[in-house]
Formats: sequence, structure tokens, C-alpha cells
Amino acid sequence: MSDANRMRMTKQRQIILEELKKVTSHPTADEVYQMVRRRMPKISLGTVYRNLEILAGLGHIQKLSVGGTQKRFDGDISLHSHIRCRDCGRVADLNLKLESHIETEAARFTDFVVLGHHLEFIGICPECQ
Amino acid sequence: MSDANRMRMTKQRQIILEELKKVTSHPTADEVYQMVRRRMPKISLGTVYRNLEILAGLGHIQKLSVGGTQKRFDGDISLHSHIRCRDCGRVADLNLKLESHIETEAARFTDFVVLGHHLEFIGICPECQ
DNA sequence: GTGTCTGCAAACCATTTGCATCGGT
DNA sequence: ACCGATGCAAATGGTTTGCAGACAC
Repeated sequence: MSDANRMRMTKQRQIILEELKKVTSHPTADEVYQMVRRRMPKISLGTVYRNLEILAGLGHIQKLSVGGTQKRFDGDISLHSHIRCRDCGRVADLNLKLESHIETEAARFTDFVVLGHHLEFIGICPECQ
Repeated sequence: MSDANRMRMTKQRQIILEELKKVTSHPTADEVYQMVRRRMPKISLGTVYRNLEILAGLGHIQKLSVGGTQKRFDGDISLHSHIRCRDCGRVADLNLKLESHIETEAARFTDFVVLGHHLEFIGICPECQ
């Protein structure tokens, strides 16, 4: 699964990756499915889920830990924060970064080993205002 | 729903609130159900879900927007960040707060109306290390 | 040829909901 | 008495999985 040596670059996987790199939205698995289906009508939703998981594991895409019921995926793997619409769930990028030592700082307050962080804003998108 | 005047303080609702205020963990709906069941064995899971939603709407408890598949609830309604265990999903408080200007700052970078933010750390809890 | 990947459909799991009845105010 | 709340069970919705055949290497 996470061993790139044994991973096959199937047509399905290729197209999922391409479509995700094309957009700046942060599609849910089902939205990726709809996008990919235009180019490959026979692909199954299960395959989309499996590949999103694999591609995220390899670091080619990002699985977003945002609120809401559905997971969202991002073709942009750079560290950046997001804002989610309270009303429609849409997610947009927000180019605000925390100082890089925030995790070191956080480690002082917990007995957990700190691995990373997410900053998410909640708001109302232009469409919903 | 959100009109406190019309809300009845049923025994179920009372106990759910009490149990949640008792603990510093951040239980899932099912964990709350298990806690409440000790005092009220006939309560239904549906009632727990309905009341958690209502209590959160009234601001008596907090619904956490953390990653993971299950929603979690917090009897502590103060603004604070959390750290979630990558391996077991456990959530703990982390007394690290961002400067209060962060939302005003964020508003400059987006066309969303900014309403709030969540800061979540990911790590490995003592049990899982 | 081998072993991973796919499509399909069924299974899973957290959460929500319809409904008849109950109980707070 | 009114109308919101409960218990129960079925429905929902997103995601995962088992399996037999297909395909990348």
C-alpha cells in the first residue's frame, strides 16, 4: 500500500491524480468521482476511495482534517490553512501560516508527542452571504 | 430547538449535561451514551444524539470539529485548542491560544465572512507511544 | 506469470428520522 | 391540555470491504 516500489500506476490512479491537481477546490471523494467519471465513465466509487487513500499515504495529495461529515482532498500538498463555509461546507485556501515554532510551543503543554497541526477557519462563503 | 424558553429540562437532558461536565475527556456520542446509561439504563442512543445537538446549539457544551470519523463533545465551553492521537483518536486539551487578532488577520486573505477558528494538533498520546 | 488493482455489490458504522407514546410546564 | 421529548427501529449517507476477473509490470 505505502510501498511505492510495488505500486502500479494504473490509468484510474493517474486520472484521479491529474484531476485533483487541476482544480483549486477541495473536492469530496464523491466530487472527485464525478470529475474522473467524465474521462473514465466506468470507474467505480470504491476505486476512487482506495486511490485517494493511497495517494494521500504517499504524500502526492493531502487528505484534509476539516470539520463536516465528508472528507475532502487537496491536490496542493503545501502547508496552508483553510476556511470552511458554515452553511454549504465549501472549503477555500487561506494563505495564513502560523509561526513555525507553534508545534514546539505546543509540546510544552502536553504529554503527547506532537506531530503536526491544522488551523481551520469557519465562515460564510460569498455564495451563501 | 434553539429557543431556551420552549426547551424542557427533561431528566435525560439533565443527566447528559451533568455527565459531560463531570469529565475532562472529550467523549464521542456513543461514549456519552455509555456514561449516561449507568444512571439511566433505558435511555436511547437517539435521545443522546438529539440532546447533544440541542445542548451544543444552546452553548452549554461544545461540539468539537476535530478530525476522525466520530464527532466529539466537550463540557468545557471555553476557547481552547486540542490535540488528537493519530493512532487511537483520543483527544486532550491543550492550553495554547492564538492571538485574538488571528481572525481579523484571516479576513484580509479571504472573501468569506470569518466567524471563528479551530486549532488542532495531531500527535501520539502517552498510551500509544 | 504474478500479484496488485478494478468493478460491483454488499457490508459497515455513525448519525438521523418517523412515529406512537410519554411527560414537563 | 399542549406540544416538545422519548424509545424504538428503520432509514440514511459516507466509506469500506470481499470477491472474481482484469491488467500492470
